[in-house]
Amino acid sequence: MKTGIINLEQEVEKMGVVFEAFAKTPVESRVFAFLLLSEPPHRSFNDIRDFLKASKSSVSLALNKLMNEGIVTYITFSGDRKRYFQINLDKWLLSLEEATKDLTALNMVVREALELRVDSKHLVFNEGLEKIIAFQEFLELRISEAIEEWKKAH
Amino acid sequence: MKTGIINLEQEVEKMGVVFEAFAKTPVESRVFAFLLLSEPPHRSFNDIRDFLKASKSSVSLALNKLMNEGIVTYITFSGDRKRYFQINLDKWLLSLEEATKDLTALNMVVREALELRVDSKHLVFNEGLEKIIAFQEFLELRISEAIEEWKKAH
DNA sequence: AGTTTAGTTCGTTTTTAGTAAAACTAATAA
DNA sequence: TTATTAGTTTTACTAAAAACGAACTAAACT
Repeated sequence: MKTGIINLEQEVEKMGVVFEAFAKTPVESRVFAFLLLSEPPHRSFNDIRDFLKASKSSVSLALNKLMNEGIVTYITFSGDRKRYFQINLDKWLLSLEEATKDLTALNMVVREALELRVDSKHLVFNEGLEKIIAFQEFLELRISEAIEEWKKAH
Repeated sequence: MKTGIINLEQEVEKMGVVFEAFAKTPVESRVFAFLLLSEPPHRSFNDIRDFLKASKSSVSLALNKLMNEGIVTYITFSGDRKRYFQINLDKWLLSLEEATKDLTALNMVVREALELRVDSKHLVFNEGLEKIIAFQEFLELRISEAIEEWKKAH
C-alpha cells in the first residue's frame, strides 16, 4: 500500500535490515538508510543522533566507518560549524562497481587448491574445481567488460 | 615460495579465513577448506575432527550446516558404516551462480528510496540514485545473460 | 543382551561484536 | 577566559554467536 505519507522510522528500520546484509552494523545501516531517505539528504551529527536515538559514540563510530568506506562524506556551510553528512553517490557507485568485480578472493582460493592437488588421483574432483574456476573467470571477464561498456556510455 | 611439500594445517587456516568472509563460522570454513585440500577429497567425521582438533558437536553442526546449504554431501562405502563427507562441486557451482545474480535486494532498496523522494528539491541527489539503479539494472541483465551463455556452452 | 561406533542434542562456557556512558579535545562564541 | 558546541576516544557493559563437553541415540557388531 502506498500512501505518500510515510513513517520514516519504519522505513529506515526496514532498509537498515537490507544494509546489514552488506556487513554493516545496525547503527551504520540505519545511518545510511536515514541519509538515503531524509530531506534534505545532508544531516548534522545531532539530526542523526536524535533520529536514531543512539549514543554519540555509536553515531560517531558509524559515520567514521561509512566515511572510511567512502560512501559517506560531509559538507559544511559557512558560518555554521556543524558538519552535514551525506551519502557520496559517486563513491557509492564506484564501490558497487568494485564489489561486483570482486570474485577474485574466492577464485584465488580455488585456484590454489587445484595447484596443491596436482598429484591427486581424484580426477573428477579436480575437474570440478577447474570448472568452478572457469566459470568464475568467465564471469569476471564478462562483468568487467560490462562495466567498461557502461562507463563509456556515461 | 612454492615447495610442493606444504603444511596442510597452515593452508587450511589460510583458506578458512577467506571462507569466513562468506558468512561462515571459523569451524565451518576450516571444514570446507580441509575438504577442498584433502586427498582423498572425502573424509570421515573423525578424520575431520582429528585434523581440526575441534569438538564433535562443532564438527557435527558445521557439517550439517554445510550440508543444508547443499555445498557438502557424503558418500558411503558398503561394509563401512562411516559417512565420508565431501564437497558437492555441482551444487557449489550452482550456488555461486545464484549468488552472483543477486544484486536485487540492494536495488529494490534504492528504488524504494527514490520513490519516497519524488517531491525532493534535491534533484542532483535523486539523479544520483537513478544512476545507481540504472547501473545495477544494466549489470544484472548482463550478468544473467552471461550465465545463460555459460550454461549453454557447458 | 551387551558393547562399540558414529554421530546428535542439549545445556554451558567462551568469545566477540555492538553499543553505550563518560571523560576528553578542539574550535568557536560570549 | 570561560562556556558551549561538535564531535572523538577510551573503557566498560551486554547480547549474541561460536564452540565445547557430556549425556544420549541408533545402528551394527560380538
